[in-house]
Amino acid sequence: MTEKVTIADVARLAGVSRQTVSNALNSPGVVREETRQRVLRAVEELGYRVNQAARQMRTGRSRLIAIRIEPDRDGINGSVLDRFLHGLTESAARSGYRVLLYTADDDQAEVDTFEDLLGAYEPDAFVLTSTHHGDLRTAWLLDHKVPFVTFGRPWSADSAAASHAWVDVDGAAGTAAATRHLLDAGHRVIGFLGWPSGSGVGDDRREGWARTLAGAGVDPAGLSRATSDGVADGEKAAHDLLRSDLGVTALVCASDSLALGALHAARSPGLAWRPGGGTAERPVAVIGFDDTPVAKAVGLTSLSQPLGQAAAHCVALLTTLLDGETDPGEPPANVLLEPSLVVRQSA
Amino acid sequence: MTEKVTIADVARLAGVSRQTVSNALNSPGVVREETRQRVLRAVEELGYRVNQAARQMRTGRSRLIAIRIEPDRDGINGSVLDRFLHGLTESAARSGYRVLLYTADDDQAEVDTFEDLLGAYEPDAFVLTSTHHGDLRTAWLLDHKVPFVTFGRPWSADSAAASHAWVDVDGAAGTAAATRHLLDAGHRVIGFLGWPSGSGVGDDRREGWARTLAGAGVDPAGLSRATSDGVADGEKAAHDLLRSDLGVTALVCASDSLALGALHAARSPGLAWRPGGGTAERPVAVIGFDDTPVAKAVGLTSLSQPLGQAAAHCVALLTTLLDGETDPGEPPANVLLEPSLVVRQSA
DNA sequence: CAGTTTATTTTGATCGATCTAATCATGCCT
DNA sequence: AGGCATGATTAGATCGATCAAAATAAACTG
Repeated sequence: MTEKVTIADVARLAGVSRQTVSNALNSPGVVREETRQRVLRAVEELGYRVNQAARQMRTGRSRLIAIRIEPDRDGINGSVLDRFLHGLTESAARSGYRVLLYTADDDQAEVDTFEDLLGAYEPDAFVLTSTHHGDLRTAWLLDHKVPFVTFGRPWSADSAAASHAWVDVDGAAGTAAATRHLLDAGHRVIGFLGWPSGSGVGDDRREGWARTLAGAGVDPAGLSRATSDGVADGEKAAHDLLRSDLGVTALVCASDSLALGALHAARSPGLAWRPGGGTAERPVAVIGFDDTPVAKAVGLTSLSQPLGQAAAHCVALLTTLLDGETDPGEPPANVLLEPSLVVRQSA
Repeated sequence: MTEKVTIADVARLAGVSRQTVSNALNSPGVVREETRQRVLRAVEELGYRVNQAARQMRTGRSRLIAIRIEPDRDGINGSVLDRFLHGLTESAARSGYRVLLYTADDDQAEVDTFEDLLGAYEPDAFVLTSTHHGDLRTAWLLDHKVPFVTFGRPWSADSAAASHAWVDVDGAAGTAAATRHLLDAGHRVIGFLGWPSGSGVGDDRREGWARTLAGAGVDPAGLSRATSDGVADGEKAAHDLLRSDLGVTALVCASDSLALGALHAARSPGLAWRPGGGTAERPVAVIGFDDTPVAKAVGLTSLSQPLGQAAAHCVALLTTLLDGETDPGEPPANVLLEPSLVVRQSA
């Protein structure tokens, strides 16, 4: 262990009182320039670093941001959170915060963990992911006036909707871009593979596709299939859609898992199509969502979320919440980012 | 925010002194049973939770474990750390610890971060991943007597080799199992795709394959290719190996990235083989390493690391280091776990 | 130049827990 | 009954920082 250096040691070396050292570091304006320099030199020489625990006791601020790390359920989409976490850790560090992890199996367990953590480590704020309808967590945090940001919009019609800060990626804009890309490539009958309606994220992604397709004069009705997330599910749904005689030549999918299933289906015999009734077979085009490692590995065109940016915005919102003078009347800020299409072989 | 409940509040309600409350919670043996009950009831009623910052000031223990979250370089293998992290967070919580994240671009930056963190948040221990030859980090931590465990063996010949606790997965045992699996399936000429020698992990994995193949009477010489990690690299190396007239019918790979490349190569025309000179073509068998989501998605047989277990062992080693009475003469403990083969379509 | 204002620095208390050492009971033995 | 070890509880100091307020120095005003 490094021998402890306290503010008193610095004060002694600089020939000033503890408080002056504290001021030199935290309220530079109040200390005479020459003294400040002397203190900083002493800090440098001794390698002094302010002890968080002691500071926290007095100020009530831990400079910790807590976030839940989820077990990557599906596996394929797991790395999304991972990349977000990395960005969050980096952005937080830049603002003088550190990231504390916790796990929880469901909303209720997470709320219990809130209580635990707030009692013990007193994180200054939480970042929530995977927001959903009727989220217990946001309600609890609002209720207890704990600062937080969600990565994901509040998907509820109720009053809580606009009552907290959030950052999200515009799924509809993403699928709209994907659909436009396919239209530009000459496709007309473009299908959609998604999840049963009710999930905010899924509905949003379907909406972007439907809107764009309709805008191009193609009726999206009947061209969409809903299933649970998974490669096998995607394959089945894709088969079903491609076998119908609707003439689907391309698929936009709500996730890379579904897209991967769709790719498998598209490769199975008899499901390719002949442009203009010609002889050359062209495989069905597929576009996924999230640009996971799997997409990169198999050459799947996919929509990439700007996770680093999203994380940076989360930290920015939090710091204004925490450090800034927040007018309690002011509506909470939010940020909506656009995903970008990464074009590969599949479309 | 929840209104703060301090030990003094509990003491007042229970009609005892602060110290007795502290004793009831931390040294139950020293308090009369009836008093202990009364205190616990008061704790329950008020929802008291010990404040870490205050405790840390007195005891010098933060109950924090720090670990670096890496930018998932390759993408495919990134999720390994993610799953490990989840396990670590869960195991740590069970032992009353929390996980603190940090990032660093290289060894030197990480050492700087050690200093930062130790001065500010005073984590009780570090968990290091991606250990390598001549690791600056372990040397520094040993030098400063900071408790730590590495996930990954110390890959050095020097004296530091046996001087710290570690947990690792036995790569050689994994590739040996994979090779045995292929031998059992009738393969004889089994190739290996790995990285240039010098990386401990890579050499270890190659060794398991070579040993097992030799044990079955097949000379491994010439059957191995080394390249950097990546799908394209793997494909090229696999092509090279399969085109040679050595009669390779199966490949063991050091990573899923390489294996995925090998799969692509194996599917290209003219590279299949005819068992017993028969007419039916059989694709070249491929086995990867790490059982990443990609492997699952494409049906790649792969070696799965018991990451949850590894994390649990890391925490166990740390707690004995931290809480237990460690005899300084005692050599540090270590754990070597076996990966398991997840059989899918590719082999 | 006395009287105030303003700038700079210092003293003492405090955050909430635990450590050390002292105090108060109790039981046991001779 | 006095002496003493053991058990249970408590008072006071302390960890390292910041806050609030007091003290001192420097600058300004009429």
